[in-house]
Amino acid sequence: MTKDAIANTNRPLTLRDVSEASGVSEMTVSRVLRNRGDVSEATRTRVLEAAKTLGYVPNKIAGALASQRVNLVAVIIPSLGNLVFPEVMTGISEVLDETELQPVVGVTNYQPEREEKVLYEMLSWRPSGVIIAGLEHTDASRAMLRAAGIPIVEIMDTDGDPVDAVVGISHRRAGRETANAIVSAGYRKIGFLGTKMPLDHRARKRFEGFTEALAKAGLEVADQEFYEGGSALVKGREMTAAILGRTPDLDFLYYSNDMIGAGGLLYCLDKGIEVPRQVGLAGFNGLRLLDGLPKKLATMDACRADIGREAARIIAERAGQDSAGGERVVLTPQLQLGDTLKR
Amino acid sequence: MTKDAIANTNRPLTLRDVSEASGVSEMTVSRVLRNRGDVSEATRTRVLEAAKTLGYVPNKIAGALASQRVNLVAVIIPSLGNLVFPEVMTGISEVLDETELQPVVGVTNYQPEREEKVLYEMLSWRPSGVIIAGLEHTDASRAMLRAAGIPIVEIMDTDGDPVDAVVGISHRRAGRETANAIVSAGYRKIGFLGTKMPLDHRARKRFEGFTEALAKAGLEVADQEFYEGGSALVKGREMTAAILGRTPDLDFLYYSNDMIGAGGLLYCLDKGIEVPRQVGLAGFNGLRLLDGLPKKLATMDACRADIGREAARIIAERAGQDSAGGERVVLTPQLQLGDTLKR
DNA sequence: ACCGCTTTCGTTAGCGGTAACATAGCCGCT
DNA sequence: AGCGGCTATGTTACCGCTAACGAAAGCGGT
Repeated sequence: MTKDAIANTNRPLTLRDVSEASGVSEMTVSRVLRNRGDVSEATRTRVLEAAKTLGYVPNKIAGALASQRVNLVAVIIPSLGNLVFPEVMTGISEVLDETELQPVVGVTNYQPEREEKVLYEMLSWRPSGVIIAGLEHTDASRAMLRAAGIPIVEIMDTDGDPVDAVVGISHRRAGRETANAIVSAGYRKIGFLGTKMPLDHRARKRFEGFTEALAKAGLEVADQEFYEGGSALVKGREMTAAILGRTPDLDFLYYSNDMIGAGGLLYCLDKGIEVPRQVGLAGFNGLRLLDGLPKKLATMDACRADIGREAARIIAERAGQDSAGGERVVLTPQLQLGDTLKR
Repeated sequence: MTKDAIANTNRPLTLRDVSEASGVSEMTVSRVLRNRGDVSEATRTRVLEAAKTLGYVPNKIAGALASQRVNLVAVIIPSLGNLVFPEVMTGISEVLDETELQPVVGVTNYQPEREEKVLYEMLSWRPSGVIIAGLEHTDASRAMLRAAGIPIVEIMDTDGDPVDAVVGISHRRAGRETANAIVSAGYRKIGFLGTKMPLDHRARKRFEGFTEALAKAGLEVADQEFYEGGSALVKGREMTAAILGRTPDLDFLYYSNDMIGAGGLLYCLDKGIEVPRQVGLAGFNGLRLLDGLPKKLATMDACRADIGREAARIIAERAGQDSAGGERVVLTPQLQLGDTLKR
């Protein structure tokens, strides 16, 4: 290691430093570092070596400003604690890893105002695209998305009016299909347990589809229970205890997600309630976690990784060229009966 | 809505557009938008209104380049699926929300080369600080961290040699304390179950501390079982079945994380194995998930949110001014005996 | 020797902001 | 009136990099 290389001040390195160290112009260094344009093999290696010994890290801020290109994709999701979204992220990364693009995550905590702020922050970095969960946004958010002039993919949900492209499943349909399966299995007195829904639009839509399908069968939700915050597994137990305490003759419990469903299942097993004979159970999401439980909870796969992959694919295809837009990908989740729904 | 505002081409807006729309210089607009310098109330409102109706979103790329300041903090973690890291993120966000700084997440999937690449990418955006999980990095990564000239906080683990600041717990000590508790509860034939550890350094250190403490008590690990990939809950069941099949007289099982521990617990309960009399169980992490299980698994809280908060605090305090550095925060996790370790 | 072509490099002019300094207007004070 | 000292705004010069163009060098063919 030459002492010269270390003798620098603490000032961050620039292209100029590398250019001086290797005796070529900044432009040539830039070309080498980006593998663009013709550079002779000799200078290429010389430059690369200089960059390496100096420990040069390019400044993408300057690069992005000059080239008007940013290889970032903003991904805006409600939460990381949900397990669902990390899986979506996995799908996104899987596809983007094959490209120049990189995902950057923003978390909204299910708050529209936070979503607006996060979106604003992210757009101010001029990403190449936006993947954002849900179809419900503030007016300001929608305006920003529309004005951004980049591909936008709204994910998870297809029941509504997208700004641009959309990838997801119909949660109304998911609710309906679950209800139909429950009814045709012979259950009649059905309870619903879920999050307080003012801001969880997808849970709300599933509930709407669910009640709608029940209504068609001449039934309605016999009792319901809502929660917010806390460990979902515990809440599932507590709510199940509460609803069965209040309405003991329920013969089915539909949970708005697998985690509380798992809590409910564990509760029932604890109490010696026969599942699915005495009480049937179903959740939503298709979490792999469920595979480890004593009985397999009926659920519906939300196609999380697929959604991520499709969304990323759309962004990647549109990045750069301004093609049509408005893609619409509707995935159809399959109900998995598991061991908690009579056949 | 004036038609003028819409008549623009699709070209993204710049300060100049706002400045023309409001009849002041770009500089004044910049001042208004950043709340910096004196601007009369009259022009301020005029500018803000113009910016709003145009739908102007500042270009942070240009801003950052000009001001040499970037309000981003790179957070580099192995995985989002682990539940542990989202909680760390929560702690980080909690603190950074009070500041100008914003976390940006990079995921390494426990691969050193990926860590190196992710780090390089993130540093090329010239963040104000780096929070990175673990103390083990490639030489190149360490060099980059050292050369970056920004505060670096290595988190989760304190058993090793940090580049700069460090916040975490001693996993060796965690392993030792768990072992001591197990031994003094009277268990003698102890099995270990965990991830394949070549890259999970913290699990390895816990294991080392564990065996070390057992050795002091004249014991050694009687059998062990390792896994990788897949749903941890299922793996926990499978491994437990395997290890108990092979070595039926084990009286304690130490799991390297709560998720496989939970799987093991469910397996034992299924099989009618008396916990903690016949077999004792312990995990690691203090996941809230455990609260919902039939019995509470013995575990040790990894202080995840606290680690995030402390790390963010250090970055926030050092951002800008170049103070000393080298902070060292060692948190001490408490063993929680739960219902799966005799008292 | 001259031409045209290719390969390899350098020069110039920004990208969209902001720091730092300059300037204009206004106030009160002597 | 003239001056210093505000406050509110404008000017200039970059930040570090890249697009676009330009130019030098090498080469074969006539």
